[in-house]
Amino acid sequence: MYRISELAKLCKVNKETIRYYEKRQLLPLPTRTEAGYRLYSDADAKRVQFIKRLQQLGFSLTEIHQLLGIVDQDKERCAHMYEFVSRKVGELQRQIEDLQRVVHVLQDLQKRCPDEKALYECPMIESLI
Amino acid sequence: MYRISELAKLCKVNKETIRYYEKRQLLPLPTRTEAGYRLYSDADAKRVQFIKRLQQLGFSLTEIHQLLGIVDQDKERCAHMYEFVSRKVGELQRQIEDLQRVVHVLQDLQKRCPDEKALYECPMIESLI
DNA sequence: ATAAACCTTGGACTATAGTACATAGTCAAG
DNA sequence: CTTGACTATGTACTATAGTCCAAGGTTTAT
Repeated sequence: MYRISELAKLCKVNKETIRYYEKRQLLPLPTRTEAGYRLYSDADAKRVQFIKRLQQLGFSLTEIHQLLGIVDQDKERCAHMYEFVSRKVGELQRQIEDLQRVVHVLQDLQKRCPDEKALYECPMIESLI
Repeated sequence: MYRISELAKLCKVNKETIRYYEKRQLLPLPTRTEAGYRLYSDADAKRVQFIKRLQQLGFSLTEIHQLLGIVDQDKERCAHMYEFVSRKVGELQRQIEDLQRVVHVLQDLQKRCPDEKALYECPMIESLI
């Protein structure tokens, strides 16, 4: 079992972040020592890492809470899962297409960079709006 | 020429947002009437739309300011453009790959949704961390 | 000429996701 | 038995990107 600072170090987050996740119900209420110190397990460490990874991937904490319904085998959250996942997949596919277009525009821009004049003539606005 | 509310309506943003963009130097200082009312042109409208589009695509206002250096033919901002664009292209390519992986994981999840047991067994954590 | 609808500024407030701080209690080492 | 390192709680503060409001000036229509 870990105390809050150990867990924080293990997961490379701030210990306040751990408490914040607890308040946001992303982490279950931890067991406590007699003095009231929080105690965490490897499962908690894995969970925090999962949360951080999902965040990197662009999920909000609210969305992560929804997805954790699966890990927690929570009927309530799982009931709306299909709907949630379908919506998110659609969003992501649109986002991927957008980002691919941006990459092309930026690569064009990058080629023009050595020459100031070419750069000023970059049709960036037209190609993005 | 448009007054602030007209520009806001045209661009589907709040008029406070226009003033906020001015403060952030995303919009040039507008000409004013004798009474001090801001006056905008079609070029300003296009610029606001460009900003909103870049935002949708995941650029921060700071990044948008950098990119607008091209539109403004600003030597200062253009001098660091190649570096900026290269970094951003790299980031976006990594992000696209990540998002593609997330789509696959979510599509697997989506297939499992009709069956509660299958859902609970979804190896989401393992496939994302 | 006066009300409605507009504009100005500055400052306060919102959400998200933390981060910091003050105050107080706990615990191990010297 | 006290100092240092830890923990607890609650509140305030940070950044980003706005959004709203109050107090006052301007323009437009009746």
